[in-house]
Amino acid sequence: MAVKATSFDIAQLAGVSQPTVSRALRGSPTVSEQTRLRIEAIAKQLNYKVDKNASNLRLQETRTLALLFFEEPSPDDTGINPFFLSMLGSLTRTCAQRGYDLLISFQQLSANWHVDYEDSRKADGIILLGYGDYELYRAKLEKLVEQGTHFVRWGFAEEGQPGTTIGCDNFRGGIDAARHLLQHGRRNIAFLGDASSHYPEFQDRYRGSCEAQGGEGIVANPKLQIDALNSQEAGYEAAMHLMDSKETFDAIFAASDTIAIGAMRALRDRGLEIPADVAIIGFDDIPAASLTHPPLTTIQQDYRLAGEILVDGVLKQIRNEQVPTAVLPAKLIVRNSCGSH
Amino acid sequence: MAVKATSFDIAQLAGVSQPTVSRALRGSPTVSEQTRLRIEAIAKQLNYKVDKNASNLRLQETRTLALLFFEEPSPDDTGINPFFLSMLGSLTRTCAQRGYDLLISFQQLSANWHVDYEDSRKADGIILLGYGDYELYRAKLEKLVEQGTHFVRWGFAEEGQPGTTIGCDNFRGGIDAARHLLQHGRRNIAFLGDASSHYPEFQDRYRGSCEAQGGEGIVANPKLQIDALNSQEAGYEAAMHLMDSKETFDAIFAASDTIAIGAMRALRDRGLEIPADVAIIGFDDIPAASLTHPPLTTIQQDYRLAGEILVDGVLKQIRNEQVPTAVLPAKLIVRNSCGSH
DNA sequence: CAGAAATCCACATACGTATTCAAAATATGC
DNA sequence: GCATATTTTGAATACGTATGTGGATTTCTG
Repeated sequence: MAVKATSFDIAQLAGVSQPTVSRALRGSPTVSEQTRLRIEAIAKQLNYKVDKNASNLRLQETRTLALLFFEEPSPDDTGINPFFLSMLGSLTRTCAQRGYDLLISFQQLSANWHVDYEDSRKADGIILLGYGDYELYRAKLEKLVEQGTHFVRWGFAEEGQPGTTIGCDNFRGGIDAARHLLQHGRRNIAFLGDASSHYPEFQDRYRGSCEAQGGEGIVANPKLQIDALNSQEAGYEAAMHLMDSKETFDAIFAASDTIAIGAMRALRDRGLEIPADVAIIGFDDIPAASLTHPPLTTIQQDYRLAGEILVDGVLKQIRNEQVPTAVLPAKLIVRNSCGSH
Repeated sequence: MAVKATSFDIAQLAGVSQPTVSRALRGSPTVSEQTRLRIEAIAKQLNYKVDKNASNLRLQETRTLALLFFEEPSPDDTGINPFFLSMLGSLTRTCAQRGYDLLISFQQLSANWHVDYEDSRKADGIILLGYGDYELYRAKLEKLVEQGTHFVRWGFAEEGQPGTTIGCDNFRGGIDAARHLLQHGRRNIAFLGDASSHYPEFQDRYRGSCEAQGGEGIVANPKLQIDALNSQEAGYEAAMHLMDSKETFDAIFAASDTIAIGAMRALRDRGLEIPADVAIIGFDDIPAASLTHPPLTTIQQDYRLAGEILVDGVLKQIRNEQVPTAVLPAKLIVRNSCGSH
């Protein structure tokens, strides 16, 4: 392997100085067309690439963003939240379009990620993605703000939060989900998902559901709310728990598609028909939602738009522009798990 | 935001020179315990992090790997191959364990990715992931080898290929798939997937299938092989094409789960029962495979092991160790799409 | 054709770290 | 108490790039 060529090597071959090479390759107008072409030719021939480390050091920027995934609880391999995985494509593409590289990392929420990355100049900014105990988040977000780190978080967005958070309209999504069930004549809607303040997204979806039911004069039965974290197993367990409780229910609003999928399995295991006996609606519209049997009606989050807004949000912060907390619309996707459309 | 602290700042506060700070923080034994502790305390207090750019420049390494995804044909957002997405978790975790960062990027196979990343010192090595036209690959792989780039590719592994390729045993997987269908009494096995040399993985799976059939004295009907790229739509089209052809078939071996899912939809649209009328088996064992109706029997690739081997393979290359072409075992996962067990 | 303006380029330097080498400080042995 | 061995630190420097500044050459202008 030939040793890596530097701008000095090119300079020597071109009979100019190193700074001229640097300027020529960056397209500075102070270099004559003629020498520029000569330098470019040599650079190409030597397969020269600007050394990013040297360049970054000089320019004091990395043109790299860091994407931090959180998966808790499930530090093992059991799988990544499919919704975030969908977002990944959009994030990488947007980064590429903006001329940024993307560093990716899986983190435990409890770890020390908040002091790394930007401080060590691995990245100019950070995107945080993941559900998780909000109490664990808050302190670290405050620390990030205090350090002046550029970051944007995907999740529950509320005023007065440390830093910028971008999320979807969980409350309205919850309303839409419950309304859809109500329109199909369901009156006893169970909610599978943690509705504590530790999981504000889920809580918001639940609140939306209650609100919609209130609009019809229905008071949501609190016993129909069963805690569940975001996994198929949790969904399965929660549905089993629900069926064991002997409470009356004719519909399930699952806080996520993943939970819904687990719950559907539980219903089937107990011989309940979907949607005849129990209608079910999810949240996220992960790819698997269209494959379930019956296909899962759900609330879609626009992961494509989300990815763009997250990336552009961080880039704005890097340029010291204000980035307001944003709420993206959620959209009902009707399939067959609540009855024919 | 306080300006970033450097090793000089620490040196000044500690009353020592900058090199001493550097040595202390790297744990050099030539620094006395006492001064090391003092320096560490100050570093912590200033929230000091080593500047990776400066450090990398000095050390001439990045401790970063680049992961390049290829999705062709589908440069749009339609979705990332779920199997590779599964591998992503394993790759990032392994990288983290080995103390490396992971840079991720989606690429068009046709683009100029092969001259970037390592040359520009963004990464010490590259992992290539993705199906695609092998002819397009080959030239670029040769270029990479010529440049001395450290890289490992996931895909079809054969002797004499440029660079190191790690893949699963597609041929044996094909045999196992076909044998399973044969054991269920199927005698007319269609294959959905491109069997040209441009898609060697698929070709290998097809060859395995033919081999297994040959073992039973069956000559595979070439008209039952329908080209399909790796998408649900392609699977749907291919299955439609197959049914239109009026050839007799009682089983489908889909070159990937994604194709299988598309094909199942086509079969259902034409009123065919799975597995009663047509048995179907896929390849990959993507998460969605267990959700189809009926659940899809398939050949599992061990993405977890694959991720580890890929990362360790590149790291070995970086240490100038030989990395042999490796073939990972494939494993039959029996669900219900080929009949009971 | 002289002087000014414009063009093009080289010199010097900074980014922050890690290492080589030599020097200073301390400990050891007789 | 002095010479020697040992430990600990500092001065100098290199990694490769990008840019401010000023000098040289060319071109323009009257």
